[in-house]
Formats: sequence, structure tokens, C-alpha cells
Amino acid sequence: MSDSTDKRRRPLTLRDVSEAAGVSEMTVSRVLRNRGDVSEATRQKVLEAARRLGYVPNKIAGALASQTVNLVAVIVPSLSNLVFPEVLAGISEVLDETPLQPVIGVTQYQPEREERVLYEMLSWRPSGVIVAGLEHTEAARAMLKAADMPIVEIMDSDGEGVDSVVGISHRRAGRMMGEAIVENGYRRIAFLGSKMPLDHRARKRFEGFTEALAKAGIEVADREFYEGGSGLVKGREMTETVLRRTPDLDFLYYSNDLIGAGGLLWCLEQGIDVPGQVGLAGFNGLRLLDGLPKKLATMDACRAEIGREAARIVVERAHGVRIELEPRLEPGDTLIRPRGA
Amino acid sequence: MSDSTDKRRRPLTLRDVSEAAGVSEMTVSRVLRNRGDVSEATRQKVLEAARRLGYVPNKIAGALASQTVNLVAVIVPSLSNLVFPEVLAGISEVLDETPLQPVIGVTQYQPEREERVLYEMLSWRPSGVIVAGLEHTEAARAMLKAADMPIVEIMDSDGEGVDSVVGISHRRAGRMMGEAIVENGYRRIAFLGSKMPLDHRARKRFEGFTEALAKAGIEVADREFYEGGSGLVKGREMTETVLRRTPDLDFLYYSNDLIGAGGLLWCLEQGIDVPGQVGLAGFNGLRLLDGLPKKLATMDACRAEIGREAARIVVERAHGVRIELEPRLEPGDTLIRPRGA
DNA sequence: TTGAAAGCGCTAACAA
DNA sequence: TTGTTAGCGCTTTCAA
Repeated sequence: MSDSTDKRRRPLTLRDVSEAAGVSEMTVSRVLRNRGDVSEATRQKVLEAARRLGYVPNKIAGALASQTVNLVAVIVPSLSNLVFPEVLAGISEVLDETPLQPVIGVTQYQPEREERVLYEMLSWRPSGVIVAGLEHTEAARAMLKAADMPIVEIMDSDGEGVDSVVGISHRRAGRMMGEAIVENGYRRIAFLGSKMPLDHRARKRFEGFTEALAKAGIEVADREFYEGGSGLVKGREMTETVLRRTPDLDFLYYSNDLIGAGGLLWCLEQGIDVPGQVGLAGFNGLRLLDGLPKKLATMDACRAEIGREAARIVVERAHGVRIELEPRLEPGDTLIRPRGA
Repeated sequence: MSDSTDKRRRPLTLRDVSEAAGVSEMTVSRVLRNRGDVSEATRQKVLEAARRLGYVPNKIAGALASQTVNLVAVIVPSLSNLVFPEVLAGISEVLDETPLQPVIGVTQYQPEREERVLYEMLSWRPSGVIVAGLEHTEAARAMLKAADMPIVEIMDSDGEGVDSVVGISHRRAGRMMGEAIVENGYRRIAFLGSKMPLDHRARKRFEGFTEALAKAGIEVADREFYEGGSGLVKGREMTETVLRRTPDLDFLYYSNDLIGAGGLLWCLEQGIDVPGQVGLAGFNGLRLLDGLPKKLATMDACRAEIGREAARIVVERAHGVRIELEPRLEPGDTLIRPRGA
């Protein structure tokens, strides 16, 4: 009676397996970690006992004793952005070949949240940290500097990192797109992006973009910023707003593909000739949207590649590595004007 | 010289703070956890010392000593599916108000991977497990049963769970959509979905769907399955294929909104009257796609709500709870035929 | 090939 | 309000 009421209150320990198998805890530990020499006979005995009891090792105790944790902290601003899951996929791809495991933290683009998440994660003493962006609170930067493990700041290479850095230059990406737009003869150019002052990468793209225009003696003819989650609807609305306000625009540069796609759909619906009348470009190279009526010009941000490289650095316990990847311009159907247009 | 070379090899411990602040380790521990009565004076002393040294507590040791871990294991098939980040958002929303933190594991729809991820996570002795789906390997189910913590299986309520279950009935969702389609007078109906034999929820929707049609004496007129990541392109291709093969179809039911959107775009491009000539419906209620030329009929899967309820169960340490949410049919513009059509 | 002892860094429980 | 003691469940190290 009492037997069944208090069944499995105390979680199983190594000792339970040790007793069930009739060997020392140490031997059980060795078998379960495939370490050291254990005779095949005892090995089987232990394995069988562990399986029968349903024993799951306690990594907390193991980590404390061995002073090693196979966790890699990965800190990103958002998961709904579509971009970050791709980075995570790149990271997993590499870590899957190793004993390391990613642990994901989300900051929602808030520096204080990032600081808290980082603190939480560091308190588990991971084997490395991969964090999006170069901008952190002072305290966060101090923690990263003090942490005795590989730190990789990803996505952005415009600035100084704490340890290793893997990313693209968003300033340069913006500049490249600006140049391509100018080269294609557009002159009345608008920028449509998020209002988020904390999306530093979008900001840097905007800076590089205006810089490129300035070199050609052009100023941004109009700009529009939105708040709240992106999406096709936002793109439509912004596009309508900006084209109403400045009807002679001949190019719209969007800070991401999703709002760009919304804009594209709106233009096509309105019977606007794209790119004859108005050219369009986004950013990110989302394959997801490939099936739109026209392929939006965009720039690939090398997301999976960034994830893979960052993971490699952690796996190799490297420090001070700096990898700047090359963003690729994908002109699609909305940038290059047909001859004679 | 040697001072600077071996700086900060040994991570800081409570003892370092204790010495720096001139109080016992226990007092430092109390301050850092806001526990027990500590005079404001010592409190400040400790805080200042901890901050100056850059001390980050070791949760591994803490967890081992206190036998509590404020981690909640969350296991999902994929992050690129768009659906799961929304569930995670619901979970975070609730956990944010508590000391609990979600830790995410991804299985890629592979049962063996799920088993491994689960084993890894359980070995950290989390405060609860939230796992997508009711289908698991036998070993995984055994682990879940043996684990002495709240277990919540989410997304699906068609079947028995190990402990708590929060989800919708996908069979019912498929049936509801099938009924709505029949009621609207469609008779030549096709199903377009993923080939994944392991996407049990899509399978159940299909089953409920055919069941509803059967009740009306209708059989699925054609079906098409795809492999590989979804996306607009896949939807276009499948739609073309199926309409070529069976030109007299008057309705296409897609297993998710993204391929449905691709199909919608293709139909509109071809000058097909939607829903006059062909009606369309997807599944999920992705707000992301709201800006399409027409609003695709779909069914909301209550993703955020599912996340919130699951998190609540873990927070309340509840067991054996069963919550079946009501999927909502969103007819959009592609299901209800205009009068006289 | 196996086992015994010591201790990882912290906190529960109790004492002062 | 503060300190002391004794582990938490495992692994490292050394001995047999």
C-alpha cells in the first residue's frame, strides 16, 4: 500500500544502478560515459540495469564534478523574424557532429533583456556563447569579456567585437544596393523600414545606402518607418502611403523582404509597372517568398553560413577570429530595368 | 608578468565575493538570491563586491544543492515552420512572469531525435517538459512517464497523453473544413499536402477531411504530396500539377497556408476565378500572409493560446490536465461562393 | 579492470 | 541578522 503511494519520489541515482548491477558507482559511471576500460560482461550488466530502472544521468552533478558543460548559449533577438531560425539551423548543423548542444535565448531586441538572458546563460557555465549583434549594454559586454570561453558575435561585422566576430557588413550591403539602384538609372528613391532604433543592422544598411546615393549626388526622396511586426500588410500600407505622398518615386528600398513583398503585391495590383515605373528591392534573400509573381531584388545575408562558422569557432575553442562574409546581390525581376524603359 | 598571463583562469566563486565583502559565503548567497533577512548595509557591501568582481553565480552548483532547476524543456519539431515560434511566444509570455525559463530543443520531425533531445533535457532535471505531439518512441514515452515533473503534450488532442495535454483536434479541424467545403457546394475536391509520414497532425487533418467528405458521399477527387520545405513555390507547382491532371476540380484544400498562398497566387495569375471557379483553403491562420490579393480561407490553430496554457500547467505544477481548444474557421475570400456562382 | 576517497560550488538546516 | 556544517550526485585521481 505505502509502496505504491510513494513510488518514485526520489529520483534514481548512480547508486541505484550500482546496487542493481552489483558494481561500484564508479564503474557504472564509466560504462554510461563510455570511458576507460570496462569488461564487456560488466558493461552489459550495467547497461541492462540502467535501462531496466529507467535511469537518466544527472548532468547537473556531472557538470559540477567534471567542470564541463556541453551547452552553447545562442542569443538572438527574435524567432519570428525567420532569419534567426536559419542561423540556428546552421549552428545545429555543425554542433550535431559534436557533443555540444545549443541553448537558445531570445531578447526581443531589448538590451536589458539581452543582459538578463546572458547572465542567466552564463550562470550555467556553457562552453561558448554565440550572440547576435555587436551592440550590448556595458554590463553585458563586461560579462562577455570576463567569461572564460569562446564568444562569437554574429550577423554584423561593422564594429569591434569582444572576442570573435562572424557576419556581413550591413553598411556595405546597403551601399551595394544603393550603388546598384543608381547604376540602373533610378533617381527618385525612397527607403521603407522598421522604426526600431534597436535594430542596428537595419540602421547600418540605411546608412550605407544613403552614403551610396550621396556619392551619386542623390538624396533619399522619401522615407517611411513602421512599428510592430512586419508582414505583407505592413508593406502594402507603407507603399501606398509613400507613393501617395511622393508620386514621382521610381524606386523603393525595403529593409526586409517581407514588407518588400507586400509592396510588390500592392504595386502589381495597382497596375504599376515593376520595375519599368517603380523598381523594388528588399533584404535577406528569403527563399520562402520565391513564388511571388515577380522575384523581388534582394541581398542574401548568408545566414546559415554565419551560423556554421560561429559554431565552428566554438567547437574549436578559438578566440579572436574575424570572418566577414560577402553579401550577394540577387537582382530578381524588380531592379534591372528592361532596355529602353 | 605572470600576473597578467594567468589572469582570470579560475572562475570566480562565492568565496571570492565573500572574502572581498568580508562576510560569510552564506550571506553572499542570501543577498544574491534575495533570500532571508540581510541588513541593508551588508546587502550593499555584497552587491558592490559582486559587481566589482564581475561575479556570475554558478547555477550548476546551486541547482545541485537546492535540487531545483528553473528550466522548462520545450521540444518542437522545427523552428522554420513559423507555427512553433508562435507557440514559443505564448510559452515565454507566461514564463516571463515567473522564475522559470524555457529551453528549446528541436527534433526535425524525427522520433529518434526527439528521444535523444528528451534524454538530454531530462538529464538537466528541468521543472517541466512541454513537447509537441502525442506520438513518441516507446522509450521516450517511458522517460516521460518516469519523469517526476509536469509533462505537457501540445498541439494535438487526438489521442492519449502521458500527463497533461493541450491542443486542438486536427481530425476535427479537417472535418470542419471538409464540411464547410461541402456546404458551399463544392464537389470536385483535392487535397494538397506534405508527404511527411511523421507529420501526424497533417495526417489527422487529412483523415478528418476525407471523413467529412465521405459523409456527404464525396471522395477526394485528387491528391498531391510534396517533400522538402514548404514555401510559395511548392504551392504553385503542386497546384499546377493537380489542376493539369484533374481540370474539373472545384476546390483545393492545402495542408498549410504557405503552399495555399502559392496556389492562390498561381490561380490568380492564370486568370482562374477564385472562388468562383476554384475554391481554396489552407491551415494555420498565419497572419504573416494577410496582405495577399485575396485572403485565403484557413483555420486558426490557437498557437499562442496553446503555448500559454501549457506554460501555466508547468508553472502550477499541475498534472493530468486536458485542454482541448476550439479551432476557428476563417473563411477569408476563397471559400464562400458568391451567390449565383 | 575495478574501487575508494575527495571534492566540484553551492544551499538547506540549524546554531549562535 | 549572520555563520557553520553537511551534503546535493557525480567525476577526478589515485590505489589496488
